[in-house]
Amino acid sequence: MFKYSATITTMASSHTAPAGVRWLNADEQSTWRAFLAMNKLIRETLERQLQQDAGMPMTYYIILAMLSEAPDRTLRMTELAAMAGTSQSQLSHAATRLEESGWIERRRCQGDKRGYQAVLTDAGFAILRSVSPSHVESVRSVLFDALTPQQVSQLRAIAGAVTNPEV
Amino acid sequence: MFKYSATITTMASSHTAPAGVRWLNADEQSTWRAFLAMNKLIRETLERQLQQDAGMPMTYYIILAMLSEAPDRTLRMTELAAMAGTSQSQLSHAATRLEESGWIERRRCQGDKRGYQAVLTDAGFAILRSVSPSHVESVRSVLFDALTPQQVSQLRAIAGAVTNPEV
DNA sequence: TCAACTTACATGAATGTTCAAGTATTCCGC
DNA sequence: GCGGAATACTTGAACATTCATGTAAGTTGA
Repeated sequence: MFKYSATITTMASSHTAPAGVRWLNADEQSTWRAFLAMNKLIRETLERQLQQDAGMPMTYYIILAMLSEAPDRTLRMTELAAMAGTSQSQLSHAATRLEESGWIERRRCQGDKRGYQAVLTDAGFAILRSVSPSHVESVRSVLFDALTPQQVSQLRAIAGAVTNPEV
Repeated sequence: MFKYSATITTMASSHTAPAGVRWLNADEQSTWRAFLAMNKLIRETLERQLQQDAGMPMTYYIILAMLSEAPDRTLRMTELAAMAGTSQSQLSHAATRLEESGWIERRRCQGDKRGYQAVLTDAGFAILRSVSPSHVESVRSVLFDALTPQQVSQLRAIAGAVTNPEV
């Protein structure tokens, strides 16, 4: 079982702990530990499944998926990076790999010769199509199957609050 | 804003979608997207903070933290790996680095000459002590500050359900 | 219209993680 | 007490990510 030490977020022994820090209380502490364990489990599950079934990391899968939805399965690199939530550099490296695998192509932009358009190839779409069922199944079994409908909406609210804090 | 394509988990266009797959419905879909975005935000925030303040990734920080709690700040590699939630291989590589940095030492086990004990050095404890306040502050600001007390306990329950499914 | 700035990407080095072997020990059954 | 399996770790190659930097093309203002 994954355990995330008190030292990190509570620094329990008072004589060794820096003062004036808002350490986590017991509830927050156990929540934090559980949260980390959950993330670790989910990430590893999906990452492994995709690696097995498609030989690519989740990041690359998301990149392909984004392209698959775009008009003409085409996006400019910068837009693609924004949608997939990657840095430009990361996307650039990924695109090199994905191009080697024959799943995307890069074409120079017409109007703007600095830019490139990434296009999902048929092979790229095919791999996506073949892998997505097991991917969804993994997402289901590792996350949704464990939750009640209530918890699903709670989780959505929580995630929304974190990514879009009120203050 | 991070968007996680419908293609991956719903394969919306029915004429291109493999049949017989339990795709995610709209609620699950948006929950999943929000969940990924939340994780990404939290992980990147903490990873960056630790890298800045201590020059180490979160994994290494957790390893040190585990050691800091152990009796004599000492653990066998296998135990340490289990506690930190890393593979043996990962821990071995990490230990090499951490030893280079002077934050841990490795000693042969007495009874069992196959094994090694990892010991947190004073320097290791010092770095932990100096970094933990800002780490906790990051955890607070990126997660707990955004949540109500109710949501905190909901999150704990959700994480518990995922890591310890009933079925 | 030309120099300075910015934008769009690419590239390379450094680092972390995973996977597959490899090397000592120790354990176990006969 | 000996041969085979299991255990405890290490190591190296392959690959992904990040950070800093480089290059080419657009944009802007005097």
